[in-house]
Amino acid sequence: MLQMSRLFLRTLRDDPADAEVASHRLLVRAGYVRRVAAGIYSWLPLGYITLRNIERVVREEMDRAGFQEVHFPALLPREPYEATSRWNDYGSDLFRLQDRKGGDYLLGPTHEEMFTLMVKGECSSYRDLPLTIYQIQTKYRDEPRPRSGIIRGREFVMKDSYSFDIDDAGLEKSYQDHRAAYIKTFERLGLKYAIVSAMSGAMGGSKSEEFLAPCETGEDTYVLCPSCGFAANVEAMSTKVSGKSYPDVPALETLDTPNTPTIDSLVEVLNKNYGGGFTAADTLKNILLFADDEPISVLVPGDREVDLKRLQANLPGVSELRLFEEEDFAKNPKFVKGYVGPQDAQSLGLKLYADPRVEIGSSWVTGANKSNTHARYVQNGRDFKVEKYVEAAEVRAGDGCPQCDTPVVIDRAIEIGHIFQLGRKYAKALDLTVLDSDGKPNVVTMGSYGIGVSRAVAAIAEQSHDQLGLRWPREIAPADIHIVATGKEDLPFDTAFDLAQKLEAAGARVMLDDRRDASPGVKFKDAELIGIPTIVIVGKGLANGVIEVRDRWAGTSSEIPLEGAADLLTQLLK
RNA sequence: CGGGGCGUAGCGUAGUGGCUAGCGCGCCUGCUUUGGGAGCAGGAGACCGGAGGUUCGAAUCCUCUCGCCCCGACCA
Repeated sequence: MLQMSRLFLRTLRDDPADAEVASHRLLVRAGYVRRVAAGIYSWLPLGYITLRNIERVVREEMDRAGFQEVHFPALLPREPYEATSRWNDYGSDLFRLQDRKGGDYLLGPTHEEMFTLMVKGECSSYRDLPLTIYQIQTKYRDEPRPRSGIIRGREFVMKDSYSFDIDDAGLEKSYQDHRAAYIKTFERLGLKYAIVSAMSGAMGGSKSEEFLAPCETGEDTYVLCPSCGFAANVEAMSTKVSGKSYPDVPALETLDTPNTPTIDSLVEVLNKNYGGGFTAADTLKNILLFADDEPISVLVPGDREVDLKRLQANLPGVSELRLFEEEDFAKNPKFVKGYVGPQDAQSLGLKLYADPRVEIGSSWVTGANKSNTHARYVQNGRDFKVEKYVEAAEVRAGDGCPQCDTPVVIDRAIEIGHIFQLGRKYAKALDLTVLDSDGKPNVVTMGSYGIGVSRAVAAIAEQSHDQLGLRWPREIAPADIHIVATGKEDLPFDTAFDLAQKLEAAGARVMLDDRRDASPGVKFKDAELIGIPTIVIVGKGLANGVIEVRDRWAGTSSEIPLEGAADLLTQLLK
């Protein structure tokens, strides 16, 4: 029984000044967490109970699926990460430290290497596979910008699993098993979620899906097709190419377009001097960037912005993408800022990429690589040659679904899980092989599966709070029932305590507000802020032999007889 | 790393060169109060993020520095 007269808890009346998003504000106000440093939080009793509840659900579903729990150190030596070159590739996100002898160590940001090495040490035959093992671990990443409280921290709790299979079919099955276990897990956690196609990103690998919890403060953007159910992270969204054809485009013509360095100014001058009817979509935007120091040009229709995240995700092997800045143009006068066109890409030494949309629409107005000059009737394939089509333009609500062309909707979400087929990258790097039935060594193929456990606390808080405070799904809440005793006599307190004991005997988890010095208003406010789903008030109703039961979710209130209340309330929990 | 904002008591804040740094919440003591963040009285609690400087005098001006929040870059 959690007795508030003794509970290590202080709730705050005001929002903390450094918290913006709801989960951060409320978790701090309700006394679940406290900030220690940027992106680093301590868990107080209520918060820690909640965190462990989520861990418990995750653990139960992993175990039920037949996966086995292990536990690695968070403090790890450099060597394994050297072998996969992640000691360097992970860059400054990696917390590195030295021991007294000067040896290099790191705080684990993720544990592929350790899992792979452990299996290597224990398994040598195909008969040992398939195998899936997991851990719930504190992970460390020195985020360039921790944000949104618990949502993106530098220290966080993550469940990570790895599957080991002999072949692709086995991997696919392990992957599907995990996917099914995740669905059960997130259902139990009471999270609304979407499963979307994703890019596998820095981890490497192929097939990849994300579990996203939709909410306004999410950092991920995804598209959803209301018709066929297609869902994808915007980075993984492919463009449905459609558009009219341009059979007879006149020869390229150069136009005087004074003072038109931007699309808007260009369209205005075109419509004034060269007949009406031009829109931004008729123009071709040339964005110059450095892809790992190599200058490239990316073409998108003039009415679209370039989405650097999408572009980067779709340029595998490019680790840094940087827009041209003033000084880059100054250093390279052959590139005329505001008037770049794709016609001379080759002679300018530019690698030419284009959004798929550029493939069809093909009578463009674009820069003529000369100040105050543009060209029209510029045709793809005739006047310029694209090296590679790559998803580059921003995705918009209403864009065609790649599967069925229905206009898609766009939403924001928090990534709470990610599953992907890693393949043999780590097994190869660390030489994880098992003997197959022919007695020949076979490189093992792996899958990798993560759930942000501490992040899930915040995601649930984001999705299920109201004006008054938090509002937990019962399985996650720090207690099933929050009993508030009011009044100044002993009777309500004794009665409430008695009820709490009966409920506990029946298996319920109870929080009892038995504070004598707090006024009823304070207790009600605290109960609402803390967010336990059922609030029971033992007070003035006692005169009539009743207590009040409030449903934090429905916002409803009803009176029930004290007599038999424990049984009735226990029924509620079923 | 670029842009913006902010560091004053546990929390939220006022204070743009002048006296003892003010207020609300919270905390302590006493009395009253107990169904919506109670009232009265008394009290404790701040090296004004740090260092250096300007000045007769600095929370306040200048320089540097550390930290925090937001947007972007980046990232699960």
